[in-house]
Amino acid sequence: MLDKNFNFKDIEEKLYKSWEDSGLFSPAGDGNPYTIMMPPPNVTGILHVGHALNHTLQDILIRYHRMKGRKTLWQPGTDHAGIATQMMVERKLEKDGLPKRKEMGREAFLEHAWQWKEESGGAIVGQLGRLGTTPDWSRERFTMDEGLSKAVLKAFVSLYNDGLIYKDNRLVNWHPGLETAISDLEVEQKEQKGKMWHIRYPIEGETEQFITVATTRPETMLGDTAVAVHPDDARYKDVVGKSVSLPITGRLIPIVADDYSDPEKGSGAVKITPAHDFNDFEVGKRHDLPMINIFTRQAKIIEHEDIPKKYHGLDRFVARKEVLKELEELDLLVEIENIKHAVPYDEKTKTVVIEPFLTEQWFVDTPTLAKPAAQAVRDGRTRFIPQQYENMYFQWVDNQLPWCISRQLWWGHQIPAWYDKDGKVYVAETEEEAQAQAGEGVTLTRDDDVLDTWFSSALWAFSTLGWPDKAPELVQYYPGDTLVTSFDIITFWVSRMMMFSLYFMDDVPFKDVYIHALVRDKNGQKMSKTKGNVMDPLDLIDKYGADALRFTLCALCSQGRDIRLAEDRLEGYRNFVTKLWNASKYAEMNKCNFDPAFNPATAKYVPNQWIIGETFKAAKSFEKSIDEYRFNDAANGLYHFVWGTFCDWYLEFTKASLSSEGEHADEIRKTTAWVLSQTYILLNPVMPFVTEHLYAKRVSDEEALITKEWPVYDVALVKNDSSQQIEWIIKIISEIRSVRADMNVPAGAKIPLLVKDACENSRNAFQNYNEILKRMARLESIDFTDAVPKGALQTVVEPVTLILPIADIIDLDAEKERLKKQLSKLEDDIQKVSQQLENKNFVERAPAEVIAEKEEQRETAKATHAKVSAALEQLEAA
RNA sequence: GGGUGAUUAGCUCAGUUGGUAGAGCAUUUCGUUUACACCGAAAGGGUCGGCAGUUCGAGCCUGUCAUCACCCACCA
Repeated sequence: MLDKNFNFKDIEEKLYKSWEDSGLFSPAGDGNPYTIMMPPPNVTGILHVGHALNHTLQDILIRYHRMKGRKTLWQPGTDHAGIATQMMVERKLEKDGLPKRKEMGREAFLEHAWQWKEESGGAIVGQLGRLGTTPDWSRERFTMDEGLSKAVLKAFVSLYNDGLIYKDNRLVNWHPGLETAISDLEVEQKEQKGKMWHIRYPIEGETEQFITVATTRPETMLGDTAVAVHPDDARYKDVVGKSVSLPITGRLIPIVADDYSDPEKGSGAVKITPAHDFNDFEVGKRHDLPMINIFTRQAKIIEHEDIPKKYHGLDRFVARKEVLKELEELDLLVEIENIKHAVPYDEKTKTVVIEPFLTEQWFVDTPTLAKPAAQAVRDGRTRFIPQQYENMYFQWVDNQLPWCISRQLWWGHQIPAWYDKDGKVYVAETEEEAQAQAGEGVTLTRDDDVLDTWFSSALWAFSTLGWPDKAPELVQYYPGDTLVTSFDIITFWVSRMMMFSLYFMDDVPFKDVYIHALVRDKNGQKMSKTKGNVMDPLDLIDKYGADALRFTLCALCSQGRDIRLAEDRLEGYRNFVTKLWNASKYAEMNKCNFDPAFNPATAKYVPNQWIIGETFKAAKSFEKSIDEYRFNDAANGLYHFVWGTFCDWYLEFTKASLSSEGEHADEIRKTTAWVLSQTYILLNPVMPFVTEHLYAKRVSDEEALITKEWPVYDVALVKNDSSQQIEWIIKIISEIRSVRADMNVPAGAKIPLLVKDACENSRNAFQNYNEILKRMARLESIDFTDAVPKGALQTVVEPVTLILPIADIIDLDAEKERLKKQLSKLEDDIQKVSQQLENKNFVERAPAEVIAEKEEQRETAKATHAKVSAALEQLEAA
């Protein structure tokens, strides 16, 4: 016996373990491979709703294709998350009262980091299992494991040898807190209030002549090496070539003419600090200006001979105040303007202001690599779903700047480059090879830096399959089929995987990129810890079950729109799980047991034929929806089939036959069990736990649904005559119910029904479904008639008129009103359609079937109108 | 500044070649007919953001405006 409710808490864990122990998640069979590369969550990560959505969708695709006979590989793993992990380990050291990172040194720190990774890293992997997902955990990888590290070395060396990785001294985005370079993408501009200070610089050799510049970062003036004006700016024609005396430092710097300066902005003159501003850097290069770096790695003022001693060692923001104070004393600060402007912050903590900083770093020549990556999408070899995200992709890959890949961190892949004492670089996969390049006896020192985490992530699509070895998995599973991810990672990851995959594998990494929504809270706010609106998927699973969470996410996942997740949605879909459970319980109580010998094509009873046909339609529509990545349609279609069609209509239709053991009882039992068995299969990709459990209890426990074959139906299961018949009966029942409720007929009252104008078909239908109609419409009797008794309630369902002779219990005036309302609605309809049909243009240009349809509409409406007005007349005469 | 998306019932959202607007939740009324009150039956509720255009016909196509969200770039 099934329990009162589905106890998901007891069942989920047990089931999951049994699946995993049976090795069902690994690729099996000899079908056409289907591959999904799991976006590797950070080892530092904890499960959030975004992961839940991402993994639910991947699991639905994987389970569906696995059942369809594909040899599925869902390749899982985690990412070492350079910055995040290093920060986390540093925090832990502090908490444990251990020496700081720099005090203990690189080797000791890395030991701690690995220990942390082994002990508490990857907790997220265990959490993911709670969702019931089926990646091949036996193939789980880590971006810093041995194989992937080998791939990274190989990739770096090849790119270097091909001239696509190089070292360069240029401005990078510098994180003064972590003391490392970061990439452009890791910088987030934040709009905030600030000040624009206008400063005048005295022109050398002139008395009381100044040139005014403006800046939001006055401390950088200590590193100014020029003032630029526009070459065509008449105001400054005479001063170009002269110098200004840079206040505070007393250095002489030239006034240069450069297009960069915009005469419309400010005074038209702009200070040039090549070492601390990206635009100024370019100006500096054009005019061969010196580049004076004024900051240490912590963004404190450096000890420099041109900078007065009192500034040495000051933090950048303290220095700003001091510089302003001094300028004011010198009477050079002429204006302070309040403005709003964008300030660069690090995208992780959003608290540290990023500083453009002149250093030597490693770069990948992404402008070159991006070209084939863009072309592959233009050629349709990889497509984005929804397609609009291709624009975002193009915008990024078509405007590539070199990618700074070196990080001054310790946790990560150390760059395989060695230097001799003269600084000459040797790049090789091993120290031995580097030594061989350098020659015997040369002392080599390895580059301290590590690679950007995304460098190894960019190799994920093939490094996890054994590259650079010629692994059989590479041949079999590359390229992957679908990448499921969210839009915010297109630039970080998707585009870089495209670039590296095309370069190393000469083929795209995946055919489809499905971009899903962001999950927001019920008010449309991004979930964040500081806002306190985070929904923990584990809590939701505890409360509603994994199936309910999965179904909810799937049902809300329409293309190109964010998801607002509210708990009442989860409640609703938890109820759906219960509904399916109760329907199964009903089947069990009524001995509707699954019969493997039952062939649905042989069903004789029309309601059975109908529900079997509906099952076919539901399955087809689910398949189509999943194939088109329309997850919401897939979920909602099955929801309506199970609840709205099967439970609300079919089970109610057949109840009477079952309890009276009518002539169709046996076939009904088999059909009921068959339809349920099919819903378990169809719903399994979305709701694996409850369906697996019910399948085992009610159908067969010999085979897990995970590896059950997806049903293939014969289209002959759809019998249009049966569908029409049942749909008409449903209409009759609905109409009677509606009229009864409208006229306040007590719900419990059983009333007689008279049917007028019944043709042979409808007469037969009323006879065949007599019991069903009586039960579902609460009727006492059904008879045919030509005469309408006085004061009866009438309603039309073409071609018949339904008569409820209950004058004594209804309000006749209310009934008259109801009929009048109906008539005026019909008149509106007739008029609207007639107008169209009388329009010459319409008749001439509209397709024939549209016209025929309109004509039929009009005829039907007219016929109904005649009958309803006859009913009204009778009522008024009475 | 460049770009993308959104605007449909009280709320959250569907609406796939243009053919008289749908769901879930919420609301109201009725209902314990032994699967299910995490239920059943029924009802109310929308000039599909504004304006203009194309078309026999527009929620859907075109233009424009408004509001909101996001992406990229820049800011002396």
